[in-house]
Amino acid sequence: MIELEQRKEDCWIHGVQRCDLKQIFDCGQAFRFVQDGEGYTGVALGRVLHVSMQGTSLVLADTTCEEAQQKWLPYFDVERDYAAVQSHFRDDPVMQQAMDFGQGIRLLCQPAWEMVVTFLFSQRNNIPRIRSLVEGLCAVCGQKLSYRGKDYFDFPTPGQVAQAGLDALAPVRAGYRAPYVYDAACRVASGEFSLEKVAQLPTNEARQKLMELKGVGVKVADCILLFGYGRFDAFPVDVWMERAIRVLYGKQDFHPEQFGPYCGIAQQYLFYYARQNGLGKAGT
DNA sequence: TGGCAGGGTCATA
DNA sequence: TATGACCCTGCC
Repeated sequence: MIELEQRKEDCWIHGVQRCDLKQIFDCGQAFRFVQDGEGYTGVALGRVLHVSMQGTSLVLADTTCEEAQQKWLPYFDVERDYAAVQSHFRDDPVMQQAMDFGQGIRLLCQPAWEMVVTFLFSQRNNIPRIRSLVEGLCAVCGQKLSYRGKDYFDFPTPGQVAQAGLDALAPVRAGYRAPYVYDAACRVASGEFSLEKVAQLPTNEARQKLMELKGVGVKVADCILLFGYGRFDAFPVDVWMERAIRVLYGKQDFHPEQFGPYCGIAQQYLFYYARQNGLGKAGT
């Protein structure tokens, strides 16, 4: 049972099972949180947030319970019973192992626009560079935020990116991805492309719609659907997943549908397990 | 110092 | 359906 308690400036969310912040922020779904003392600090939903776990309590620093209720319960997917989700995959021995390894993974509910940009940046890049591109973009056109004496930058709106102009993105060093991001920003800002309407579509149609954006292919679209729209039936397959599937299942008889409506969450367990254990790299 | 791969996608054939 | 090119960085 989830309970919220205000302790001085902080909101304590009690009774959060299967919640490991390291796993959550290292499993490749979010790129703006960094370890900071006992917890993590990052920019999300328009503010700087310090978050930590105390036992089974999720502690949000400098946050009212009202704000937590409104914004952060959905963001951390707090009210979903992950034990119940995991029980869907129990009969698969490979998944069993991957789930044991990444018990504390939860899928964050992040803004669709932020996911569009983040996963456009992700193509042919490693995680440190994805982080640096996201931070670079925020520094160029995001609003400055201050917290505990340090400066941070909010994730820019489509309008802010569009207004900044393509040339202004040069310092981000995003290479051929910069025009993709700029084009998406212009189309969303002008209303020509509606990210809200995508939310109304069934997953297959939503995927096709997202792929109308330049630079968005199947993999990036699936990441946007999974992380930005909470479509747990989206199953992004990148080179790591290909390797993991090859090593763990043998390529032939693998179908994401076998995991049912939560296959996207299954994908996160497999992905994290494969990455952390270097599965599929030469010699493994 | 040069070569290559890194959470893909697009344009060609 | 299959290749190469694309921007940029960090590693060997």
